Amino acid sequence: MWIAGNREPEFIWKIPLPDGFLPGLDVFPGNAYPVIRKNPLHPEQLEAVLMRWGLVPHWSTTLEDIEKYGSKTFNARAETAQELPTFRDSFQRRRCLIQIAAFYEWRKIDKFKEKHQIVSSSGGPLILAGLWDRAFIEAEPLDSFTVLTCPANALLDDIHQRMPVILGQKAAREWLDGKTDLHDLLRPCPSHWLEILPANEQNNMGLDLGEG
DNA sequence: CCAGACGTTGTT
DNA sequence: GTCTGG
DNA sequence: CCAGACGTTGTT
DNA sequence: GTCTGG
Repeated sequence: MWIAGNREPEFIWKIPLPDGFLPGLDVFPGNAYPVIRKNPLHPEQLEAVLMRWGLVPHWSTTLEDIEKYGSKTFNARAETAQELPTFRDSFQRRRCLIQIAAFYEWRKIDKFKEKHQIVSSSGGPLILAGLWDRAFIEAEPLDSFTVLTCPANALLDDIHQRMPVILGQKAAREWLDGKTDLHDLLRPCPSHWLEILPANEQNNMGLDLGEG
């Protein structure tokens, strides 16, 4: 999976886009991308902060650690994230949201990759459930995030066995607040929320995302 | 005790 | 940081 | 898309 | 250059 970056003028709940974020670009693991979280010092405030995609666990201390851990943690399985050492603290205390324009999945047919772009059938953005963490790499703080995945819904199952956890606005707020049963939120979204478009070399690089 | 792992997706 | 395996 | 590997022996 | 992994 990779991501077509948000292209709305602001995030849900009128959260402003962070400085330095260029809307509409495709995003790959290792890239910086804004995530929506509670401000760690002022939890009543929501903010959008650029973070590295690929969660670098809090015990990491070196650049080598970033490679070692952060290159393998761009997704976290919703079924296991609460228990795994790499994600469990974040599941408990550092949940976040990732607002995107679309995501891409592909299926291999022989040696061809058939690429698909998945968008919201409403025409708006998609909100993904994520986790973030902070490591101190040579004493410098590094915030990074991962996208939770769940089994594919009926629409996407043809293409791919897994999909990101996609939340409605109410569920998105509940994910941040953590006052409800979080596992109830981490389900495949209804198929009718989504629409599958073909993607190819011409339109899989953000060029069809409303620039013209 | 110490050293090493700590993850996901897709498997033409 | 915490757990597992040797 | 971009970054990194691209290998073997020997066994911390 | 080409393949893999994120």
